[in-house]
Amino acid sequence: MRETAGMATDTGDPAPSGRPATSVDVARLAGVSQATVSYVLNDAPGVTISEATRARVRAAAEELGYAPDASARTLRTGRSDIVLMPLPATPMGALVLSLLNELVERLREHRLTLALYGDARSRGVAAARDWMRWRPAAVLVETDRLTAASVRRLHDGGCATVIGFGPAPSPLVPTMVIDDGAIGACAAGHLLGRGRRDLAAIVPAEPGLDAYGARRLAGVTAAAERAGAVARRVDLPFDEDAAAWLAADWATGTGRPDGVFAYNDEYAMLLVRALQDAGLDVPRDVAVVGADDLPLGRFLRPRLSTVRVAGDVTAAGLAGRLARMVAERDRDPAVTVSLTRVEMVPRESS
Amino acid sequence: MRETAGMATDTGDPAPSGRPATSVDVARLAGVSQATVSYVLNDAPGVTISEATRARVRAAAEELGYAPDASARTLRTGRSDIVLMPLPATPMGALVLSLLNELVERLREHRLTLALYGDARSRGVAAARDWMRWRPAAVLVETDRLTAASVRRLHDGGCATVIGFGPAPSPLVPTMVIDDGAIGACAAGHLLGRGRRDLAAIVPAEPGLDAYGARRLAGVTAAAERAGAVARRVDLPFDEDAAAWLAADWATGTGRPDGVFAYNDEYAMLLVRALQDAGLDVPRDVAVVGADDLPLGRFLRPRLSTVRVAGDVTAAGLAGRLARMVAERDRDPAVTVSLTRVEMVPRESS
DNA sequence: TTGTACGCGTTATCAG
DNA sequence: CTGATAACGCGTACAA
Repeated sequence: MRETAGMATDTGDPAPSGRPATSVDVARLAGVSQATVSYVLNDAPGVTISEATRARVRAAAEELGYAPDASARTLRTGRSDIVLMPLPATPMGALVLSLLNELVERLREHRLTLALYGDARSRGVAAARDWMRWRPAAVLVETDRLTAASVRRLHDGGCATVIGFGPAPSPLVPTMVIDDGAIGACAAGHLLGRGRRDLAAIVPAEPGLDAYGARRLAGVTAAAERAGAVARRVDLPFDEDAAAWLAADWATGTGRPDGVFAYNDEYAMLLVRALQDAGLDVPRDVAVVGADDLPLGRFLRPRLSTVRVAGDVTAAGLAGRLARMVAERDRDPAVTVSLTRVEMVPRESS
Repeated sequence: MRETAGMATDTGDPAPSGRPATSVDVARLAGVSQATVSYVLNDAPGVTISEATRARVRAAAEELGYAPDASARTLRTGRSDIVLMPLPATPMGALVLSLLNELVERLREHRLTLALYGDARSRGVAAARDWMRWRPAAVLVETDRLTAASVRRLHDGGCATVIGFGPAPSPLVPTMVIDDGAIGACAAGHLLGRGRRDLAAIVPAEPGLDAYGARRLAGVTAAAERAGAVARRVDLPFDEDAAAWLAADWATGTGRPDGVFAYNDEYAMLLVRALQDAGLDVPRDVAVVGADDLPLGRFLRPRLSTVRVAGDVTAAGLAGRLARMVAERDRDPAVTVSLTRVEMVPRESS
């Protein structure tokens, strides 16, 4: 039945006008000037217009299916309602991507449009001037792609808000901090609490991911040291052979850690499988903790312990915050939003 | 070390000018008229300009860090370089999301920008006029949100290309077909080939997903009928208790199918775990096939058989196709791009 | 209370 | 080959 919808009559306006209606068209139909149309539809402050006229204008706009041209408005006001998000250098992970779906919808409620910009490598002033071409209301970008000069340029150009995200607060702009160290520390704390003293942290051997892995490792190391335990770094590509090789090595028993933080749930699953194939018991011989709380981790044997991240950073909250910063022209670099509220989800694997 | 980058000197232009440079600024600096600037930078056909002048203009543009204002250009030309993608009603799945990362980057190579639009529910003419506010070069949207009137409106408004995606080709616009039936048929063919005669297909009980599930089921049913076998529908929410209940029922033995297509890998993992907990052996008692070829499926016991989908639809190919359609103003509704080249990946679970 | 006029930065036309 | 000049659609002082 939905199949025929394309052919069904449409409840929209009956005027199959050539090109989109302009405010002049509306004015003509309502019998007023174009300025009046603008005043009415924007609820302009400082002007008083009779209720009768307002009604006529609104009716005309409705009848013509008038929608103001975004570029004309932007050109005039010097500011669009676009939130520009230059793509991160490392492909967005499951966390960000899952947020994206709802974030876009919530931004819409604040009349903001998310534009994804595909220049994953450009940085600094050259990047900034490219971003400014759409006069975005806000730019949402990794902090390490910003320089003092580029931020100045964005602000001068009229971009109200620049928000960075990255592993640490930026001195330049408000930052959303993604604290990988805290994730590692959380996992390590759990393992140490269960009596494990000889820890290892997997660092993905994939380029791009290794930086995140290193920061998570640092969190593990710090926590271990505080507890008088040790932690070592283990580089591992996402590859069954490599995992098997590692597991075989550990199975010989001499240098085997008793607790592993596996970077994330996917690496954890790879590792657990390899360890079991090598004859080791999880968690008895080696306890394993992942991160990200993928739904799938619950179905493994043993069920996967994991670090859940970003529990309370809802898309709605993020969008609201962004909208408020845009409205208030907030650009205080001291503002920090922590994206990472970490929480241990203990299950059977540790 | 990257931490201090924000403070480092920037290799960009040395002019911290107030607001972004305009083509008039460039003209002044180069000692030519503004029109000449436009000609040079756009490589205008039909005009001949001395190489010396061209060089002066380019140098001036570079020096000022000039980047043409997107809204002014759009206002003037009536067409932006935006590819507008109104968010699908069902949150984008892993397949689409993973494509997004690279698609954006590839679109960029064709000077196209992807804008995500958060109006997951709006349809028809009202939606179309909203989309037209940015005068997009292309609109990429589910076919069932288009009507004949809305497509006309988009075309009239100057939007070169409207591309739909959905389960079946649209009579209105070029369509990217996502053929869920083929996925189900592929899985069923595999199961039947291994001698299973009593099939079941899981249909997710989640709203939104159930429609996809129903189409995959249809593929299973059709394949089963062709082979003289039977297939039944099993509705299942993504929930361990529900899965346990189902598994317990099947463990009693009377009404148990011998082959199951589990909708996708996630449902398959949920199901396999539940079946095993109920004392059934996979694949001996029940063979299970998933879909999507998640990397994680390889690590299960038994390793998960799955239907791999969209093998050859690369982001690069998609972006290129889109760019070409935009350039050629291609709007032939007969064009169909099949997003689903399905392929069985047999492993241990079937 | 409403209408007139100007300019935002671009592209494109047309005389010089 | 180049320099004025006119739109594009909208917002907003200012005049009526």
